Amino acid sequence: MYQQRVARLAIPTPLRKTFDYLYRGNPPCVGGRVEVPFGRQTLVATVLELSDTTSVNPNKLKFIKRFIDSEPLLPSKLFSLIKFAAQYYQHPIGEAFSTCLPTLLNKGTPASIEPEWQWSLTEAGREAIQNLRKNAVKQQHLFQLCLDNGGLIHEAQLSQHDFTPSYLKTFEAKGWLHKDRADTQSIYEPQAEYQNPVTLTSEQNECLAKVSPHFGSFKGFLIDGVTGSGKTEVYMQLMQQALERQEQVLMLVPEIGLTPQTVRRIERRFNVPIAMLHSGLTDKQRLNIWLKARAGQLAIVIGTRSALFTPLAKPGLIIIDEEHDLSYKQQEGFRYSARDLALVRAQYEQVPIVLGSATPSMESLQNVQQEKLELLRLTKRAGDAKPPHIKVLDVRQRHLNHGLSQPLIDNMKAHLAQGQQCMLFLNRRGFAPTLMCHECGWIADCQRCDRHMTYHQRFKRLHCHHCDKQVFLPKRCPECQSPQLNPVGLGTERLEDALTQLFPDKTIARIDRDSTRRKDAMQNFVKAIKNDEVDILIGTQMLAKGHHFPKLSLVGVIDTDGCLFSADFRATERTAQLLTQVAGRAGRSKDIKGEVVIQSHHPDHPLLVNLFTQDYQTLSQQILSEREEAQLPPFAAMAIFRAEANTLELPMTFLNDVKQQLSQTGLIVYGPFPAPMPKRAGKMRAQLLVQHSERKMLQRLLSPITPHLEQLQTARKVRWSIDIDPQEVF
DNA sequence: AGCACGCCGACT
DNA sequence: GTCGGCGTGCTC
Repeated sequence: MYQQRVARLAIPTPLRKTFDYLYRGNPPCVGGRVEVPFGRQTLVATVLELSDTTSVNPNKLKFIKRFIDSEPLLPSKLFSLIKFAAQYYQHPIGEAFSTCLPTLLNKGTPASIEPEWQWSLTEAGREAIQNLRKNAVKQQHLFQLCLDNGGLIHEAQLSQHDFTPSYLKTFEAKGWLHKDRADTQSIYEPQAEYQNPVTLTSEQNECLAKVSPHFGSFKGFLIDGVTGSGKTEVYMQLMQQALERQEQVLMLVPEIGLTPQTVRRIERRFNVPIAMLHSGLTDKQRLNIWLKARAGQLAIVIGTRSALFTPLAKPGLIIIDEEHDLSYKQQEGFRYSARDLALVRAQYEQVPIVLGSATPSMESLQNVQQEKLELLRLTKRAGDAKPPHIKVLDVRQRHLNHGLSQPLIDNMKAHLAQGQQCMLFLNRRGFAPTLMCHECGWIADCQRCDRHMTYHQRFKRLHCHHCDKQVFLPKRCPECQSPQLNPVGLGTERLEDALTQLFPDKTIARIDRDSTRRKDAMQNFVKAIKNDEVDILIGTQMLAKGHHFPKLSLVGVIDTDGCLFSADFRATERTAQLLTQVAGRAGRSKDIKGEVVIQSHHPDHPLLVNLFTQDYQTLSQQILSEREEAQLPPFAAMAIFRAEANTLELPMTFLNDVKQQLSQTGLIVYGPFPAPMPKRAGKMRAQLLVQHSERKMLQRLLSPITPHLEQLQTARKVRWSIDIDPQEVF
């Protein structure tokens, strides 16, 4: 130990430790950023603490180059949350900070709000562009863009269309364009329709009565509300209360693109500054939202997983919608669960937190059992809508027309004849899951993964859904040169073709990741469905949640059998959630009785039987007690060490070394095993499973070990990571 | 992760 | 003779 005044820093590097630096004169601000020399590069780091002692020989210490912030970047509770998260998830602290901060702050940009600009067409401009020269293509493009955009162009749009602000100067000078600040319009949406007063159901009122007394202190709630029971209305009422207390609301949603309706409703309801953090924002917009939220200039912030780390000057309420959703867990790098950390944040901030779902996760239900969350139920559909009638259709020995049984087709005809819409759920995009040679049995496999390639007829390609590799369709079998290559199995494209044949006079919309790739495509589909321009919808799980289509009265699940037999212990929970969510799409209006038909070759499978003779609630209690009996999460804490390299041997030896390190700890260790799909994107993968009956102990026993692992010789030859509370275990 | 150093092979 | 391949080692 050396006596030396140092600043202890979090440096964005995968090393699981902090770094001490010297400074001249006044110390840097704790929680602020500094610029430091690190190896041969210069990096932006965060000051974690100041210290009078260091374990590093002072002649090895370097000086901080520059102080960036003169005050802490993060409110202290958020600062603590990130430190806690780095520890809990055993992730390098520097990387944890850099994943929690907006990109520009990691680059050292000052933490001050920069105006964003927009250019609007003037009267003179509108006249002038009538007479643009025909060969002035770039100008025509620019002004067309303005016109399409309601007469203005935002700074953020310039670069994506290859314009620069200096290019626009010419037209400013001519008086065609007028430049002014854009942020007021882009973030502060004016109130469009105020829907109050709303009549609430008695259940909704009870919910409010339970939560309201807890404003200003920590308390966790789980709203278990069936589809259509009005969870969003409860959220909005609670938001209203937080806003009346002059406090900010943070709301997390699974994927903004998939829940635009919820978000739009909230925007319309409140006449306050709202920000939505979505993937389409520029770095600058993101930073501005972050800074405004920190300054208390935003009342409501809505976003996906990473929005959890938005600083708030005066937080009042946290809402996690669809809390069971997988996307709250980051699946690479800093593998945090935004839902779990949100509970910690609410505790730190002393605010109430509301988790909501129609199909709550086992983790949250166990928290209810342990009284860490209070359960609130919404069992009745709002507006008198009846729950759909669900039946499992035995398709064994039935002729299937491209996956469709005759009873399902007849059922569709009946609903369509009444002017209703049908939805077919098939969780497999593309035309067919694979392509096979009719003569020699060759199958189109991915070279880099242990999987078949999916045949996409529309793109005339084979596509690996695991590593994204795409190849043109072979004309002949590479093994025997036969031209007879046949698609095998059923995907959404093929289903669409089959339905076009079966229902030639009906409009069909296929909604999957391929058909919604273009910007606004999803929104256009939703609009068309609501305007009754679509009769039959084909969808993957994208269509499972959130959407409310009043004229949709029949949901057909084409093929569940794949979901019923998976090795992952969470498969039952996942399938139950997915089927319940899908079923919830049917019959959300009061006049039409919804119907759900599930085709299965295993109609006696206990999951199907239980799910539809009882309901999700009963089934989830069964799953929970099975987990308890088997001592599986959430009744045990789990961690997975994953490693990958070019050969399977390297990850296996590394994980064996890890196992050795863990041997005296009392942790239960399984493996190492090759991953369930060992080869992916050309890498061979293996994993080691670690378990303990108590979360706290798992963390306590693991954290002294992990910093040593990166010193291991074998660690240097693999890419490895720790996944605490893994969601996909297999 | 970067980044540099270092020691072998195929180019002008 | 040099450009560059990626194995190895280090970062206060």
